[in-house]
Amino acid sequence: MARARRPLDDYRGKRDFGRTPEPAGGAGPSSAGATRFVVHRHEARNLHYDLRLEHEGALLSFAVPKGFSDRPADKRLAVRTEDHPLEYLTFAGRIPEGEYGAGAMTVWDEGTVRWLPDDDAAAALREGELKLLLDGRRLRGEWHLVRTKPDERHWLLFKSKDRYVGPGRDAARRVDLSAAPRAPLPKRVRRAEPAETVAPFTDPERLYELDLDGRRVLVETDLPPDGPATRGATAARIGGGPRGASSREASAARGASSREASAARGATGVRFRGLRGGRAALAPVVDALALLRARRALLDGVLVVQGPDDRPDRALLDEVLAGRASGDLLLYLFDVLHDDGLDLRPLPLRDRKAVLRDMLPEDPGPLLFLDHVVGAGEELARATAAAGLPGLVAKRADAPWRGGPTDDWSRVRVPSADATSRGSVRERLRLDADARPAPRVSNPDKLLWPEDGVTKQDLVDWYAGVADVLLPYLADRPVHMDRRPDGIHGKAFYQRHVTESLPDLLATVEIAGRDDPAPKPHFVCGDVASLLALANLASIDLHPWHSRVGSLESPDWAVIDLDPKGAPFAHVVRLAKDVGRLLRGIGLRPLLKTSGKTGLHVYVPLAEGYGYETVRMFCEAVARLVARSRPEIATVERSLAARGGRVYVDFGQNRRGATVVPPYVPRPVPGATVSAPLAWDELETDLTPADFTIRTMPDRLAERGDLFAPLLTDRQELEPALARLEEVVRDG
DNA sequence: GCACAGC
DNA sequence: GCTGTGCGAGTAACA
DNA sequence: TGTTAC
Ligand SMILES: [Mn+2]
Ligand SMILES: [Mn+2]
Repeated sequence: MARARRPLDDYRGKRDFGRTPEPAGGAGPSSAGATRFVVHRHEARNLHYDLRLEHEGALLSFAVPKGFSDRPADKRLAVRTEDHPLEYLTFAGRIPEGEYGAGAMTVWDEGTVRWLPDDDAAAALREGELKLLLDGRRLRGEWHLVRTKPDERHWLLFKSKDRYVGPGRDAARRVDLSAAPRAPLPKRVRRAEPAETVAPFTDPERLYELDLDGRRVLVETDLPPDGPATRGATAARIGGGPRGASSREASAARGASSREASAARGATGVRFRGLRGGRAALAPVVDALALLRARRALLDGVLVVQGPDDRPDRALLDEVLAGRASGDLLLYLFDVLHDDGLDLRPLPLRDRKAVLRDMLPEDPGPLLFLDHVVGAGEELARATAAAGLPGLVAKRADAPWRGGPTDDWSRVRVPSADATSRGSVRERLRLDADARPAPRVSNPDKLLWPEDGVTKQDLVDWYAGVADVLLPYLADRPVHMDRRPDGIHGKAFYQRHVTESLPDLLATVEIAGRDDPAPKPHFVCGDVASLLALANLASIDLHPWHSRVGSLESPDWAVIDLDPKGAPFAHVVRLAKDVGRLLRGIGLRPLLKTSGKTGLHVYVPLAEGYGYETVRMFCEAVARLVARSRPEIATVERSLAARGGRVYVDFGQNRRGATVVPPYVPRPVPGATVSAPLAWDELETDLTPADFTIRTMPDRLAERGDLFAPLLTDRQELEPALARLEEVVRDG
């Protein structure tokens, strides 16, 4: 997009400023000081991130659909979009439906940018290669944008190799640092201490850490922007070796200001506040710290040496630091107070620890993240005692950092164990904090039942909860979907065939139609994962066949559907009683459930081998018999007009490829009602199908169990019933 | 939900 | 990018 | 053959 003569014409042309809260842009604030950038998180039809760079009085904008990756190997598409006015630097708000870019726009990152190498943006744009040095709350270090040949608007965005490279592929997972004030790294802080020592206790608001026996240290770093050229630079230098040539070149390539800063840094850029000496022993720790994913950091931790029994040994530590003994130092880190110009002390501890975890290099060497257990204090205390470790520190997860003795921390004494129990320090530090393999739900907050506040996530949760009881009724059956991507009031579409774009974890079976002999793939839902995948497709209910793969021509049950379509439910109840009485009268044991909407379904589980035609004829006889005996409230007429307010006794679904919803599926009607199996003695006129909903069914299921279970076990012969049915027909 | 064409 | 659009079933009874 | 209902 070549810049127009009036650069914001494009921007203004797309927007109606009477409707959108976005700034029209006028006399933009003149650029003073550092060049700014902003990244908006834009929940438009498709979530994406908009990178906007201040340039010649406007914001040069790129949309990045897949967000930012810390790995240089991940190239992300960035599409050049129209320039935005400078006022957009601080814009956040909701663009109304119908406007350009409708959806929530939030500031995801902001900070300053320098265009490398010479801060010459115009030249870089001409060449189609931008190198940006970002100093934001989330995006740091050098990023690279390269224009693609095939499409001038398309660029590739990727991380340049520097200390900020990391394993993260997903921008969305980064910790939100918007609450951290910008401030210089504090010169002096009092170290935080537990105010009291207490017995083990359990508190879900606490993070429990091991209280390690070592030397508490506060680590301050002032590192160069690039990582060191090689690992082990400090160890080599202390050993008398020269500085690597490549490292010198990298240093020379940096700007003058960087060289000046480097003069002010200590030799290594790492200071251990309040720790004298031990330089040689600390060299591997310093080398590891040189790889931190931050230049300026203030970290809290404890230096430890493992004794012969693997437990921290304070006496040995002192000897090692004094150079009188050899041993490998470990630095356990448990807090971060400052991160590249951001004062993290106001943030909750759990966020600070997340930042710290993210800050450690991929190859941390002797640096360890002191992990925690959430809530389970007494349990961890027992494990700690068993490992022969001295105790725990319980810290309030929500507390900001406070120096000196603080009530936010409590030291927890654990009873000392006998010396025979042992355990390695590393082994005992198991992380449990956030391991949850949850399948991704797209649009989890989409209201599927808007009146009931039931979301797509709720639907998926419902299916996860009933999977055990529902899956047997789906096993091996082709299943159709009635998809409602826009909720129960939105446009629906029915889907029988697997198309290219659907999740490939779904099992399929090729089935030919009656006239169309070309087999088409149908869904088969055999496990929780595929059940949840169907729910994620906004398939509110499911529509399995009555027959299974391998015997597709042979239904496993007969079904009669009582459909009121406006008729009183009391009539449905009376007819269901009739159907039940008739079926029992000819020796069958029928099952009953609500349809989940306004009707009732009566099932008879069948022995193997009956064809659809036989079953349909049987149901037709039953339906006609019942309808004839109550002509004022029942009909077998298919035509809506001919029904005249009577209940439709539908036997026509006993057909290959036809479906009736199984028990335990929710229906796309207000109330989020569920198809609910009933005991026959529940069939009274005060029965209210609307009582069985996504919210009430779990309790009912727990109390009554699966009332439909006989469907799969109580399989019945039709011949005797057919014989007796003929008698009934003859005798009236 | 997604792919496509068009801007 | 962003928007708009189209696409996603099959059968059988009956007029 | 198109329409209607599931
Ligand atoms: Mn956008
Ligand atoms: Mn029905």
